[in-house]
Amino acid sequence: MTKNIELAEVFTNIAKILKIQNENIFKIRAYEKIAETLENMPMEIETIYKTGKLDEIPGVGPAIAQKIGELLETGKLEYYEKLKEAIPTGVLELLNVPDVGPRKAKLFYEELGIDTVEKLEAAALQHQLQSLPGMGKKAEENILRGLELYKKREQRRPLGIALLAAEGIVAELKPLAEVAQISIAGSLRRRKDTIGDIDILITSLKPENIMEKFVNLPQAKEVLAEGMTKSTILTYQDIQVDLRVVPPDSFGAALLYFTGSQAHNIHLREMAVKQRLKINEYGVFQSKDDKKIAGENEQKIYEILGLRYIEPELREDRGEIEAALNNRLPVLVEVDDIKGDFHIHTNYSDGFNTIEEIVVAASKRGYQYIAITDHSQSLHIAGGLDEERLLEQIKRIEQINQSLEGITILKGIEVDIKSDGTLDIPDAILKRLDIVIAAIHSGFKQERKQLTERLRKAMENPYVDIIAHPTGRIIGYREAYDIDVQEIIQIAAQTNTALEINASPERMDLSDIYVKSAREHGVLLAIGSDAHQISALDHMAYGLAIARRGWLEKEHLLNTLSFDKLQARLKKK
DNA sequence: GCCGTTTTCGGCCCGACTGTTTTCAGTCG
Repeated sequence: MTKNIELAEVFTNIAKILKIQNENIFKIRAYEKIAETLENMPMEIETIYKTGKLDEIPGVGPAIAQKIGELLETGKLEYYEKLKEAIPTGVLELLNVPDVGPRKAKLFYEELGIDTVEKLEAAALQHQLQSLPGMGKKAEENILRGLELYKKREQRRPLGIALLAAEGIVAELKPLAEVAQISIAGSLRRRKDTIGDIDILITSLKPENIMEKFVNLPQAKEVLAEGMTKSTILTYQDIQVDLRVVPPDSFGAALLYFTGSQAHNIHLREMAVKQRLKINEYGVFQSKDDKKIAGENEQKIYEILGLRYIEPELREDRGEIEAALNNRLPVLVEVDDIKGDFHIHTNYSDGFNTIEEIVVAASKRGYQYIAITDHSQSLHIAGGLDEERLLEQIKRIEQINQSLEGITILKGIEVDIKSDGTLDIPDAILKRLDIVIAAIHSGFKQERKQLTERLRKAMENPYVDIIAHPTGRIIGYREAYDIDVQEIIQIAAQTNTALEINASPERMDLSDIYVKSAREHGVLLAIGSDAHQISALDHMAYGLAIARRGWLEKEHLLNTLSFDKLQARLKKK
C-alpha cells in the first residue's frame, strides 16, 4: 500500500477521534481535508517531503507538515498514539453504523464500555441503550436497523453495476406524468469508478405518486425512509437508492448540489460567499435581500460565479474550478471521438466469440479498427496462444481483413510479462503483429522495485505499444500490485509506450488520478474494453468515463486516431 | 488547524430530517 493511503488513514482516524472528543469542527476539517488530499494525489507524498515542498500542498500548515514528517521518518505519530489511548480504534468502527455518529459513539463507549460493533448489537438487543441520556425507544430501534444495514452494506460497487441498476430505475420512473425532469446525480453522474449509493433527482410539483411508485418498485427489497421530498430504498442487490424531488425551478441548483462532489460544492459556496451570494439546493440567493437569482439550470449558476460550465466528471475540486475561472478547462473526449478498441479476446483464448462475430459487432458500433489481443502461452488457464497458434491467428485475420470494408482488424496479442520482465513471445514473432499490449498476470507479490523494473523492461521492448491494466487491481477483490506508478508514467513517456485504461468494470485501471498525471507527463492513454464477449464491447463507456475524469482531451487518447494516423503512432514493427 | 483581492486574527458551506425535546442536538449528504 502506498504511503499516501496509509497516511490518509491516520489523518482520517485522527479526525474521527477528535469528533468523538468534540473538538473544534474546523480543526477536524483540516485533518479530513489533508486525508482527502493524500488519497487524491498521484505523487508520492514521500517524494514531495524529500524535496522539502510539503508546505506547498494546500491544507498543509506547520502542524500537519510536522506530522507527515514524523510519520514518514519514524512510521509512527506520537500525537496519534496518545489519541488512541483515549479512544480505542474499535470505537471508530461504530461510526460506520448508520445512525451512530460521534456523540452517540462517545456516549456508548463512556457509559457502557462499548468498543466494538458486536458489543453495540448486544447492548441494543438487551435494551441497554434506550435509557441513556438523549436516547429513547425509537432511537434504539433505529440503531438496530442501522446494524442490519451495516452488516448488509456491501463494499462500494463498480460503476458498471451501479449504472445499470440506476438506469433501470430511471426507466421505471421517467414515464410518470408527474415527472418533469429526471436525472441520475451523485458520484454516479460524476462517473466515479466505484459507487457507494445511487442518487436520483426528479423535479415535480406533485411528488406523491412518484414516491408511491418509487417505494413499490419491483427492484425494492426494503424501504428505508419515505417522505414527501426524499425516500430511500434498498434493492435486491443491496444497493441503496435515494430519490429526491424538488420543484422545477430548482432543478439546476439541486442537480449541482446532489451531484457534488462535496469538496467541489464547498469550494463553489466559498466563492459565492465572497461575492455576497449564497448557494443551496434551491438556488443562488443574494445575501442582502435573499433574492433568488438562479436555480433552474446548472450552467447559469456557474456563470454567475464567473465560471465556465464544469462537466460532472471533473467536479472533484482537483483544479477544475481554477481552470474554469481562467477559461482553461479541458475539452473532454467524447464517445463519438472513439474510433476503435485495443483490447479484445476471442475464442482463440478465453473469449466466447469468434473473430468474425466480434468484427461485425465492432462495425455496428462505428469503429474503424479493433485489435484482437488474446492471451499468450504462459496463461495456460486462459488457453493462451503459443507461437504456432498465434501465427495461425495472424493468418486468419489477414484473410478476414481482405473481405472487410470500413473496419480493419489489428493483429495483436496481450503478451505476458514474465517475472524477470521478459515477454513470453519472442520479438521475431511480435514483429509480425500490428499492435502489442503487455501485461503482468503473475508474481503480484514481488517487491515494488522488482515489479517496477519488470514493467520498465517490457516498455523498453521496441514492439510493446501498450501496458495493459498497469496496476493490476480488481475492485473488491485484489489490491493493486505494489508498483511505483509515477515512475511507470515517466518510463512510458521516455519509451513512447501508451498506458491502458482498462474499461472492464472490475478493473477500471489506470484510475482517474493516474490518468490525469499521465496526461500531464505527455503519456498517451489507450482504452481497452478487455471484452471476452461481444456485449462487453460496451464497457468502452466506462473507460471513457475514466478518461474524462482524468481530464483527457481527444489528442491524449490513442483511440481517437483515424486508422492511418494510428499506424503512424504505433511503434514500428 | 489553515488561511488572507477588505483580515496574520477571526473567520471557516448549507440545509433536511428525526427524536427527544420545551428550544435543540445529532446525523446525514
